[in-house]
Parts: sequence; structure tokens; C-alpha cells
Amino acid sequence: MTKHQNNKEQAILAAAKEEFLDKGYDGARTTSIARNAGVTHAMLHYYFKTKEQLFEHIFHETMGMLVEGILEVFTQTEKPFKQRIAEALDIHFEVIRQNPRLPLFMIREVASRPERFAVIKNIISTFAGNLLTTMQKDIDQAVSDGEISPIDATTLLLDMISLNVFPFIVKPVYEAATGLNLNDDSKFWDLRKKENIELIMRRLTPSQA
Amino acid sequence: MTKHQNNKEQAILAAAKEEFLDKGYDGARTTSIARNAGVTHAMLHYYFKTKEQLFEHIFHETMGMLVEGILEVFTQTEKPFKQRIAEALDIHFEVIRQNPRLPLFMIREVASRPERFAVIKNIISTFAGNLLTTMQKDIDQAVSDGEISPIDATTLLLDMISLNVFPFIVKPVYEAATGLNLNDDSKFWDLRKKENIELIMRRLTPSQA
DNA sequence: GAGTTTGTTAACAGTCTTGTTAATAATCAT
DNA sequence: ATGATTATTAACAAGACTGTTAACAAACTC
Repeated sequence: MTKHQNNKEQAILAAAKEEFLDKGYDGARTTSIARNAGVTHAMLHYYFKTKEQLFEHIFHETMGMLVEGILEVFTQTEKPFKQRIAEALDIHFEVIRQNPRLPLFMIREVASRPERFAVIKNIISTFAGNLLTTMQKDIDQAVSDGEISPIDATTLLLDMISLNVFPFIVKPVYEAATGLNLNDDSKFWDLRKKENIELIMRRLTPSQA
Repeated sequence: MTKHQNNKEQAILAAAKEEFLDKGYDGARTTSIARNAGVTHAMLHYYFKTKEQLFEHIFHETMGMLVEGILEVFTQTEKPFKQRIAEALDIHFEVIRQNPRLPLFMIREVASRPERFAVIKNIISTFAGNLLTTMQKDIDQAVSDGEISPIDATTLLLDMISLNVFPFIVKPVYEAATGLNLNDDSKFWDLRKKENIELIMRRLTPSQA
């Protein structure tokens, strides 16, 4: 662990993250990971016994990053409800923008092996439970204050996540169909964020009728 | 081709569709497909030379279904713009509801092998081009009539697709996290469709200020 | 510096998976 | 009915991929 370059372990992890995010568990090859990390594939099995174990590392690291990012979003101050939602949308969008391949990775892996998800199931469900109840309370308050029109917390949350996440998921299809490269296009993503906030704000604003 | 039960070919196609939709190309096994179809795996290779070729069949059939469904959505009559959009959302949502695994399948395969998408790239891009220009004209008309507030056609389209498609994509994650089964829950999907239409209608309605 | 632990390599074993082949049966055309 | 075509089976070939092992090197401990 000391003088020996243990950066090999890091190199393996980095290459593995690339490979898994790109191709998913089934498409990933341990030989390819080893090659990209610049080590023999025996080394890979020396540091991480199995492909599954290596994947677990990446999956947890990745999920941790995501959950952390989301948690950060909802520790908000005492501002008007609509403003807090707008800020949450902003931060949430930026978290994904910095890790754009993460949502598809998560969805893909859970879809093909739901049991793998069991580990962080509890974390998410208790977290979501708390979030939804506090959110619903805030909503009820804001509604009776006449600040917003009524809506379910779960409904609102799914609205927000759909709008913020889907563009990143559909990006490969969009790029394949148009030939454009959205990574370069920061204007596109700025506009998208703005539009999402606009949509949710309009959804929340009480109707004038 | 005649008296021989060529339903074996159909059985293989059916089993292959299941397998590919469920596990993706990389996760699918031709032996497993053959087993589920009730044929030897030599038969599979007799009818479809390679796994790739079998996949192409499924991919094309599947994409055709999707594109057809989408096309159907936008052949609309001479109703007010907002009403047409609401109806398009409704039909689009129902198409996906009947083929709920299709969007994730498409996105997953395009993400891990963009080149495979080249075949239907042209269809989609010309289709989308036409759609967007007519849509933009309709929007401009409706805006100058004071029916709606201004919006880009591409922006509106992405809003609509995000809201309608994402819930189906995230379904496995939702189910894994909650332990619930959304397939049974037709109320959930009815509400979701309603909410999506509500959101887009509010987005389009001119602001009262 | 002798011995122990840790890191590294190359070769290999075993399994899984795709695809082929050669032999056999069923169906069809005439 | 006979020959040609199509369907079907079982066994096998080849390769890819994961994981192991045995031998060796480097560093670390005392």
C-alpha cells in the first residue's frame, strides 16, 4: 500500500467507471478495463476479486454521488415555496449536468438486475419518504397562503425529475438522429434549465380564473 | 415454408423480443431465446443466421411500431392549437403505455451502439424536420392570435416527450425503491397523463400579467 | 540482510456462448 | 414414388471471457 504505486488501483477504478458507464455491466469487459487502465488483467483480479465486486465499487460510488447531490438540493432555507422549488430545480439540473451519464447508467442497471438495487433501496425509500412528507406540508401551507395551486408532492417531484433528467437520457438518441453534439452546446442546456423552471413555475402559479 | 410449422420462426421472434427488451443486446443469450421459444438453438441459427441479424429484426419491428405510433399522433385536424397538443399528448401517452418497455430499449441500445441507429436515422431526422417546421408555423399563428404564449417548437416537443416518456423509463427504479408494482396501478398512469396535459396547457396559456 | 508481506507477470483452466456441420426426417413437386 | 427442398437434431468447433495459479520481484520489518 505504501511505496508500490497503488495508483494502479485508482487507474483500474477510473477505467472501470468509464467502461461500466459506457457499456453497462453486460457490455463491459474486464480485459478491456485492464487494458485501458494499463495493467494486466491478472492485476485487476488481484485488486478486485471479481467483475461483480469491481462493479459494486463503481455502482456504490456512483449512487453515493447521485444521492449526495440530490440531498444537497433539498436542504433549503426559509424562502417562499416557489423560489425554493426553482432553486432546487437549478441545483438538481447542475448536478446531473456534471454527471450526465449517471441517470441512464442507474436506470439501465436497475432495469436488467433489480436485485442489485436492494442495497440502497432502504436509503432511498426512507429519504424519499421524509422528503415527500415535508414537501407535502410545505405545499399545503403554500396553498392555504394562496401562493400556489394545489398539487401532490409525488406528482410535483416526478414532474421536476422528468423534466430535468430526461434530456440527458435521450441525448444519445438525439445526437444519433441529428448528427449534432450536445456536449459542446452549453446554450442548449442553459435554455433547457430555464424552460424546466418556467414550466414548473407556471404549473404552481394559481390560475387566474 | 408451407406445411411445416413455421410458427417456430414466430416463436423465436416472440422469445427474442422478450429477451432483448428485457436484457438488451449484450445481456440477451441466443440459447436462452431458443429455450424460451421451445426450439433447439441450432434452429434459431437456421432461421436467423446470427444474433445480430435476429436483433435487427426485433429492432426494426420495434422502431417501426414506435415511429408509426408517433406519426399517428401528429396527423391532426383543424382544431385550436392547444386542443391539438392536448390530444397529441393523450395519444402519445397511450402508445407508450401499450409498449412501456420500448423507450428504455431504444435509448439503451442507441447509447451503447450508436452506429446501429444509422439505419433509421434518416427516417427520423426528415420526419422530425417536417414536424418541427409545421409545428413552428402553427405556434407562430397561435401566438399572433393570442391563443398561446411564445415557445420554440423544439422546446415544446422536448417538454412533451420528457413528461410522457420519463415515467415509463424510471419505472424499474421506482418499483425497486418502493416495492410497489406500477403495472397494476392504472390510476397512477391516468393521473400522470392528466398531469402532463395540465402542465403543458399551463405552459402554453398566455400569462395574465 | 533474512524473512515476510505485497505487487506483478505470464500462462493456463474452465465455462459460456455463438455459430457450424453432417446426418436425418418431413414435406413438396412432378 | 422419386428426387429436391426444407426442417430438425445432436454433436462439435472456435473463441471470448472470467478467474486462478505458480513463480518471481519489490518493498517493508526487524
